[in-house]
Amino acid sequence: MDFLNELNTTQYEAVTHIDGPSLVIAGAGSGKTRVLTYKIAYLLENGFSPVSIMALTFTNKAAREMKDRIGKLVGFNNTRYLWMGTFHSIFSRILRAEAEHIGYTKDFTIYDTADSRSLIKSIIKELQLDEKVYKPNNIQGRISTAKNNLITVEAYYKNRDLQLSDSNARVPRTKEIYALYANRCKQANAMDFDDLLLQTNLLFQNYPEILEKYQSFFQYILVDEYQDTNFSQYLIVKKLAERHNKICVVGDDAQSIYSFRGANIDNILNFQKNFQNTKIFKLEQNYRSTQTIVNAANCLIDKNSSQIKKKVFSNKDKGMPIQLNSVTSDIEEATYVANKVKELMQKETYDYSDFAVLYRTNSQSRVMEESFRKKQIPYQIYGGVSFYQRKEIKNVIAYFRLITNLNDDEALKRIINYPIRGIGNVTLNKLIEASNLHNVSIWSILDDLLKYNVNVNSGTARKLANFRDLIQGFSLKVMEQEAYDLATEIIKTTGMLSDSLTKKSVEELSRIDNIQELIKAIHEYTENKKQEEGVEKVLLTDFLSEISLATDQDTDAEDEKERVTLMTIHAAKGLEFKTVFIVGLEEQLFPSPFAQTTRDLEEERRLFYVAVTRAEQYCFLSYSKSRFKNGMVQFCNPSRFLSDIDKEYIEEVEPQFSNHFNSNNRQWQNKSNSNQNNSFAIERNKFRDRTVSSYTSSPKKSLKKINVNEKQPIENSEFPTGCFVKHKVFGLGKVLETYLSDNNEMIVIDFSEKGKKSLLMKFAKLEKME
DNA sequence: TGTGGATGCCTTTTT
DNA sequence: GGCATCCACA
Repeated sequence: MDFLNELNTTQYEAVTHIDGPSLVIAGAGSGKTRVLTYKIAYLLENGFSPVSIMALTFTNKAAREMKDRIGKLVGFNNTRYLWMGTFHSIFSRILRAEAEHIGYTKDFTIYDTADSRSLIKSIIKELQLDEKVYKPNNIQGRISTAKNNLITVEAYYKNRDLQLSDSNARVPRTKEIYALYANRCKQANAMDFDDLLLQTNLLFQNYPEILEKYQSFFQYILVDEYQDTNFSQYLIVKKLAERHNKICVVGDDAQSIYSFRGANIDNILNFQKNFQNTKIFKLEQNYRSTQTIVNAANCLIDKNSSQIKKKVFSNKDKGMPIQLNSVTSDIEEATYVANKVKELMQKETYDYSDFAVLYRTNSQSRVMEESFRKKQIPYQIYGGVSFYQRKEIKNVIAYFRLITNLNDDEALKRIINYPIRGIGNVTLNKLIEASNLHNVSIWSILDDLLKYNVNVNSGTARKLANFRDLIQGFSLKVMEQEAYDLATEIIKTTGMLSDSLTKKSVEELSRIDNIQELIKAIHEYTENKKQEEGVEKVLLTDFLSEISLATDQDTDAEDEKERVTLMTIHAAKGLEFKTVFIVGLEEQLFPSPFAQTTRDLEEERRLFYVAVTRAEQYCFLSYSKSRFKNGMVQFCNPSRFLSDIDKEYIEEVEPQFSNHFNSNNRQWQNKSNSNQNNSFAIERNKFRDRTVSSYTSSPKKSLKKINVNEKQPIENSEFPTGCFVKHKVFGLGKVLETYLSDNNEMIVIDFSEKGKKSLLMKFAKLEKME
């Protein structure tokens, strides 16, 4: 076990303590993942069989990376059968195996946040409540919080505090919505994300013999990022570990920043109380940052009252002081960041990928983007809509879901009129009403309109029957046919691709690409599974259960190109960069105006702590005196957090800009941007709703790739470059380019009034001006 | 049944 | 400022 030599004393002790419960407090940059992976390797070498080890993470990516690292230590044959994955994926596996006990079938659907919101919305409508009072998002949050605290519908009805809180919030009928919601999910054979944990708890609660089975099965349990667990997760872990009492949790209370999703910092603060004979290990040596950065972060976090005290230290150089810049506007802030990047690129042997700009809210990325573009600095923005959240992808997947589980109402609602087949809202509402009335799924109604007395005209009845037959046809094949073949057939038969083809924009073209990427993903998944698990046939249901818990967090990071990273602080957790800019350190922004209570404010402070500790060598802070927010210029004060850091670590920098930006100036500035930089407008739109957008649009392996490179110029075009044309809507314009893309003739025109547009030639209806 | 203009709202988002 | 949502209309 040579690998143990690579650990420092505390790390070593934490790794080799495998008897009772242990809590590893891992300060930022202290080698947390190393401890976890080495510990699992150590367990394997000490006779624990892979199947008896359960290791829980929060992201698929974390699980995969860890598995990979362990494989490198002890061989990949050993890691294959580890129970390593996210809470949700591991327990959905168990729930599928035990589905019959809780009134589900093993093919249950997983509703994502959008599905469950849509269901809640229709229930609010059904109960004839005002959506402005019963805001779906808010109700969804209340239900989710209840579930995460293991409050079932019955418990909710009995809980006075909750009902009082609902009354105070003027939503007293939340419990009814919850009740209906739970019924409908069950009826649809569907679970939302919270259910995966809640149902696991109920399963263990109601079936002691099943709990015992898993208790004896899992001999060692490990949990990563323990500070982010919620009550439901804590209870599952607690129950499972009861028998062997061998559990190791790793986390950092100072980096607990997900309470808005139910994470409860008390889990880590009280671990010692909750698990008898816990041994605590504190990893306090930071291997990432300079002393200045570590010390500054320390005095920041010291201002929080709920925390586990620790003394994080660094043996690196003292390093540069943290620079604090005050600027007059957000535009100036963005300019300063871009200039600084340029400057450091010259001074140091840095790559663009050594820089990160971190902000509190996604909307702050805009000005940064513009300034980076102007200065020709390659950048990459993380955030936005992920691949599997995109409309066209969700629609295709809805077909898969529906044919696997005909009772999946949310999937049915999504595709009953996609592609358009003349079944509109009126008809759909009739179906929904009938399904509510008879307490059966929408599919059941659709399947027997007469029985349920649904009143539609004969034309509509015909359309509905066609849809039913289409779906039924697929559904008969779903357990027989290969995933790839069936998926291809579905896309072809339904005409989803050709639907997109008739529209014109570049965005539509990217939809086609995305669907093709999905098909490719199914293919790859199939091949992998066949190779690795030796199965003969891979079904759509297999693919479905794989991706319903997938986010494309996974596919992002592979792309560590030469670019500056722009992301929210939340997204930056776990990452590190040589130089970090933390921008927008202003009241009403950071801390967020939504943070009211002390508890909230402490979490915002931890968020700042996370941001600062991402930096290895340089950390730049900035705040602006004015900022464009919610459509207007607002004046701001420096963040209270700035005074939490001792002056000795901070160097305040005089403003470097002599010209003052006022709101008039800004308007001029914006206008000139939009004209001069119009060449980027199209590029930008294309990438707008992608998870990663970038200036250098080089191809990516990931699913999110949009085909921009296969352009062939057209010779002898009817509208040669440089000629002037007239468009019905956009007016007069000058042709910049004509090219072939996927056999579509495209034309790029600069319309002086409406900017630059890419159009499909066959729809553009252009008039040539002489 | 599909659309366009008015309206109202904004955080963070591992599953 | 910009996006989703909704109602009024074609």
